[in-house]
Amino acid sequence: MERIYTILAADDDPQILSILREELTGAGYKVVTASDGDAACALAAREHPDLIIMDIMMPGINGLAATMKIREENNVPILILSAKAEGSDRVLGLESGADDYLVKPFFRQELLARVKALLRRFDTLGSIRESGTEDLVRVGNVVLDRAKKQLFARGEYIHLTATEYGILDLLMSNPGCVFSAEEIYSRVWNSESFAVENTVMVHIRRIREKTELDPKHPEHLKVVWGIGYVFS
Amino acid sequence: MERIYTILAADDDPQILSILREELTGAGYKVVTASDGDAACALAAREHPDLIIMDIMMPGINGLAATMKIREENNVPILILSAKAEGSDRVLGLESGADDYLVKPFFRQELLARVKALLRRFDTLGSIRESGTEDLVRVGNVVLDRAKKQLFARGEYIHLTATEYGILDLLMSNPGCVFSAEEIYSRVWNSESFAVENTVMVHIRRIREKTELDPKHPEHLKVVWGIGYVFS
DNA sequence: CGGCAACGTAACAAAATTCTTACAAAATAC
DNA sequence: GTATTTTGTAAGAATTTTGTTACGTTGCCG
Repeated sequence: MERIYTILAADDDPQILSILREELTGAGYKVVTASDGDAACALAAREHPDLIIMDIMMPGINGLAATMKIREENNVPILILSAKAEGSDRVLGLESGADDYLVKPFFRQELLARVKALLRRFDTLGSIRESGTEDLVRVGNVVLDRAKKQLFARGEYIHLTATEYGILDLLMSNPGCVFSAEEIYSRVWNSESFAVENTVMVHIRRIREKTELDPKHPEHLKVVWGIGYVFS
Repeated sequence: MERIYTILAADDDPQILSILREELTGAGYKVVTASDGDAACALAAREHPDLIIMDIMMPGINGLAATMKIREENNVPILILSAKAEGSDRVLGLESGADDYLVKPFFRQELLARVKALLRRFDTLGSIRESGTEDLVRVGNVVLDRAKKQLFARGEYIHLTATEYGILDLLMSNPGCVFSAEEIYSRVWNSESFAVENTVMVHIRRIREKTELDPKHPEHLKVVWGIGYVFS
């Protein structure tokens, strides 16, 4: 028989907390709960849970700060809950170091599936984080979701096309590394080609337009004169 | 010897209530009854029944609201009773979080079979709610009945063909996951094939026509450009 | 300060992908 | 065996994405 995992759920809304408790205990996990960030930190230190589910909007030390604090001293996987603001796809908190996220209101099956996936990954890996394995690639306040092929910058969802995603995946997977236009082309398009630098350039521009606050003076996706592009 | 299960039956019709009591006690269960939603909630909190059978059309707090309220604080399985309106196959309440349903008038055998199945699955010992095992797959206001291969959207019964059911089962069992047309084809048809994207597409469209309020701007069954389709 | 080369921008055309519709083939029911 | 339902195919429309061209801007070097 497998061992029983302990999950720490932190949310200031007792209703959400009870839903979480119900679903997770129903699925066979042991659940401990906290209703604010401080309590979550204290419980995390004491109970050594196998997984933490945390709302990012909580009174006192909010979930974002709590996530970062826990992360400093513990390698436990953290799943973030965030409310979907009216109309906009605003998702905060991915930059705090979470391993996965769920937008409220969420569905039972999705919650359980993510919990299961996180536990499996961190269990088999012996809680060692391997780069390249993770779903979320984080560089600064830009987060790439490999599973859904989605991007978040400054907490907001940003739509990417397939090519744009490919380029960003390459650059963000190797932050600080410079790639020439030719190299980007050959690795994203999987084919050699002549005189296509401009094609890559246009895509770089489009990515900057979407991810950078001021595309003219990019903060992350920079050019290295005569060499190529870096993401940092 | 197995322990004796307690079942809470709630219905405003005393005749139905007496039938339920008779059948269930006859089958060896302990039965407590309530004749409205409030009483059902109170009894559920006090008696901690192993199963709740609830009519969704009741005076006062109706069964739908009662179901949701009970669900918030208790993981007990809930079986919903609903009257089949004249002519239409309107079945409300599946979206409230029920685990199974029965349309009145029902047969004794069907009632007992469902009660037995639910109790077995939810028995605190081995039965843990595992996704993939359940009869009802619920994503938003869309509910798929795996046992009967039927679909309900916004409380209404919707007829699905076999292929449509197969595709929806795949997508709804993995909400939030993107499946390419090829993958959908290979997993639903169980065979590889070339140039059949269009076939999948046509089925997707037909499903959307049936499940979505506005098929042109789908709410659940969305496309991810260049990648595939998701249900969320 | 020019000149030159590398990079950035905008608009537009081309291509790829998805959607829609209609109809024929196949399966199923009567 | 016929009628009905379901499934698959094809063609074109609509949409999104991608590539190209032309021109503007920036930084480097004398």
